[in-house]
Amino acid sequence: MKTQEFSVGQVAKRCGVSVSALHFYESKGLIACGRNGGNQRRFSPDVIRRVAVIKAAQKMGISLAEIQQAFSVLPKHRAPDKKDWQALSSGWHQQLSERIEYLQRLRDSLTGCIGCGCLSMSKCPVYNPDDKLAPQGPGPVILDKA
Amino acid sequence: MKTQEFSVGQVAKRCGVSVSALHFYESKGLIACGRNGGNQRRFSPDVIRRVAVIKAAQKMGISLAEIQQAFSVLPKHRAPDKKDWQALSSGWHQQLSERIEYLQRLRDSLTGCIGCGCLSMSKCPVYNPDDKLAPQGPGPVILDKA
DNA sequence: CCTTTACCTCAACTTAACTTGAGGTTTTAG
DNA sequence: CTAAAACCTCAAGTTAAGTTGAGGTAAAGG
Repeated sequence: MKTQEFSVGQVAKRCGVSVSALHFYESKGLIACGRNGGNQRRFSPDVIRRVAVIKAAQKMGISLAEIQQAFSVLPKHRAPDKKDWQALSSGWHQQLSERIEYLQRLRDSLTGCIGCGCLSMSKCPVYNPDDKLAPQGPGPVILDKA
Repeated sequence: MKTQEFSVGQVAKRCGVSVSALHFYESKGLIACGRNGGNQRRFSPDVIRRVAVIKAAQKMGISLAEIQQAFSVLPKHRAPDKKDWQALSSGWHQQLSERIEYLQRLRDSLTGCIGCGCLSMSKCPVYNPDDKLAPQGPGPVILDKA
């Protein structure tokens, strides 16, 4: 194997994801790779970072579809550099801040609202958070569940 | 229809959920109701609050299974009162606070980490948040770059 | 050389939280 | 009284993000 090429198993191990997940990401166009003579996947090192970013984004509650969207602005024919990744992450930073603020509002109204009588009233932020940051009901707030 | 009984359609409208969702919640044991002479569901008013709590909890990222768990401590044969709901919500308040803190840590490391070279390092909180609040399975055994 | 891993593809299964549809009944409004 | 609207049950479909398994090939090690 050439010096800087990884098999799917190696990438899986280094990234802490399963081989099948990598297959899946590839099928979704989130990662790419070449093949060796025996038709086995060979990944360049920057796939490691890509997978890391995928995982980080997922922890923020970002879906694979959105991640794919975001990745689409990365350079297609050279390895992304710091600037590329930073541009990407700054958008998510914003999103994440909004989500945090939304959850804070929710939390701050929680005890009062569930405990009080206002829950069925249209003014209550717990009951009725028609939140611009959370159009159609807040995006799925994905808790990292065991 | 008796003074304080609601049809499924009325509950749906008041709570902003679909009729099918209410059927679904009933099937999961999250809400209960009686039937009228024609076998149609009749809900007592406190189901409104229950549904409101379900929706609020979902916005916090709590699953229906967990909500059901939490509901199981509510009094079975009287309408829950403020104390009951408050006890319930205080546990969630705690959970939500932890979730918020986790996301804050994630956010605060985000720009630096995705943009910098540390992403594949085992110290990076974005890449490797072995966070008890984010129990993503057993530690991914991340090897630092060879 | 031979055997054990690792890898390949493709299809089907999984869970959560619902939605949609079919086929039939009950209520309500005019 | 009748027609529309609301309701009923039960089965099957939907989406996300993978996992699992079958049947077969490639690579690695002793």
